[in-house]
Amino acid sequence: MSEDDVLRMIEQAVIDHRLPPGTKLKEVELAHFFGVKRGTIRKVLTRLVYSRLAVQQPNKGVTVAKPSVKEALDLFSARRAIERSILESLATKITIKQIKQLRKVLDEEQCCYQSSDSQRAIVLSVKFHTVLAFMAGNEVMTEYLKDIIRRTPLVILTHLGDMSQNLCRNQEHDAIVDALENGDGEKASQIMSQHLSHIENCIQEEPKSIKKPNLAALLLKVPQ
Amino acid sequence: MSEDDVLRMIEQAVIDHRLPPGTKLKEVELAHFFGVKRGTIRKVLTRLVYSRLAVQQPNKGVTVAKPSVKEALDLFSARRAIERSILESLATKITIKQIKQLRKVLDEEQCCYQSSDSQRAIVLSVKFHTVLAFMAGNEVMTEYLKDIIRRTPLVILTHLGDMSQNLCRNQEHDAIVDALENGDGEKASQIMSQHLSHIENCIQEEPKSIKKPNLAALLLKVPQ
DNA sequence: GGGGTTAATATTGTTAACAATAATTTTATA
DNA sequence: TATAAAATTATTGTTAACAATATTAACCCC
Repeated sequence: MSEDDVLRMIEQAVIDHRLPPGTKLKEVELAHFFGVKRGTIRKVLTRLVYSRLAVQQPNKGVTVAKPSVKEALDLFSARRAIERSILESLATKITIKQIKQLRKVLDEEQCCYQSSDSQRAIVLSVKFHTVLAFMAGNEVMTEYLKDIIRRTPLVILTHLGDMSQNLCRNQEHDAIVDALENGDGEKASQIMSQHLSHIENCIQEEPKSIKKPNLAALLLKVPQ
Repeated sequence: MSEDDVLRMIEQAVIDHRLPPGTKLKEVELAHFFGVKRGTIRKVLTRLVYSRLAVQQPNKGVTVAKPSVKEALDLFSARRAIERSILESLATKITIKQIKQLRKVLDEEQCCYQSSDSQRAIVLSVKFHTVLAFMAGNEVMTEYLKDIIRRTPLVILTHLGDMSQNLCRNQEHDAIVDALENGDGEKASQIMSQHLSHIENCIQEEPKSIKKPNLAALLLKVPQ
């Protein structure tokens, strides 16, 4: 199992809250679990810390991050700024072919909702946003957006009860594509903004209670 | 000499083009130079790669990044999006005290220009932008802006001849503060946008010629 | 001398042992 | 029994030796 594989697995476990905020990530334990050397785990942990999914305290190891409410709000605000810019840029140059591509993603997403495959619906919902960024063509902003999206589930789950509220509303995605088709970047970004607000407004002050950390939970691929 | 010290020194050397793009950063050489273990250098290099100031090729080591023209343009575009959001947010809540703080920074900057201390003028110019971000209070965006600012000198110097063109124009900084004082975030961000354009428009297609890399150049603290 | 092969060197990557620190348990004593 | 000191264990941090790979130099043959 490669370093990247291990990173992805731990990352996903953090994102899914199978490894709740505050959980200590012990090097030898993880190394045994994944069947890799401790050095590999160390590199992975460094990367996790860099992406703010984990926090490091000198001589005390790294733990899963416990993002504050403020961080959650800052993240949404930054995301709004970036997606606005992406949409305004994209509206001036989007092609018919690209519009069709976007609609295809949305159709798939819609199918997942109807067949109650919410796991995959989330993936496709994220895909919609990243495809928009990719089409806009700004790699710096795309990286920032990916970074934000990576951090969002953790902040959401820390201050929200239920992941289901986190689902993007399909009809808003549709409306964004419509606005883009009309070359109206302003309107698209306005819809995006309220789209994000729907999630943001649900953020509550007090963090959820933390379950007992359990490394073996990593084995469970499905959140619950 | 600590890991952070080493990072800062190499970072500054990269930013100043004393270590030109493409320069190979050899681990043992650097370790000897700074009088630290190779492990320390390795960590530093990892961090440099994270921040995109350097590039890593498996089994071939890390070299100073050679940013493309596109990356330069993307960086400016992202910066515009972030600073716009910062200014719009700040305009609604900036206090008189903060206005005064900003004016103080600008006065100092002005002094440096008049006494031809361009080294320090650049520092203060950067400070103006980061103070704005800090005042706006969004830590995520502040981090992104710092990241962009860190990368900008490298992309600029790679595609521009002279650092002197990179200096922010003081009167534009003044105008931004004026707009903020009037609560006009829209205008402030508009000035900021053209402010950034002055630099951006100077970016040229062909990269500058690369001088022969010279590690001892690290010793020189003054760029030239 | 040029092209290509092999050997020598230099450089990066990995590992396991050791050191340093923190967390836990045990023990001693009031 | 409660508290604090001491000893034990667990965990992170560092290092130097080794392995793997890439780069350079030497060599040979045509």
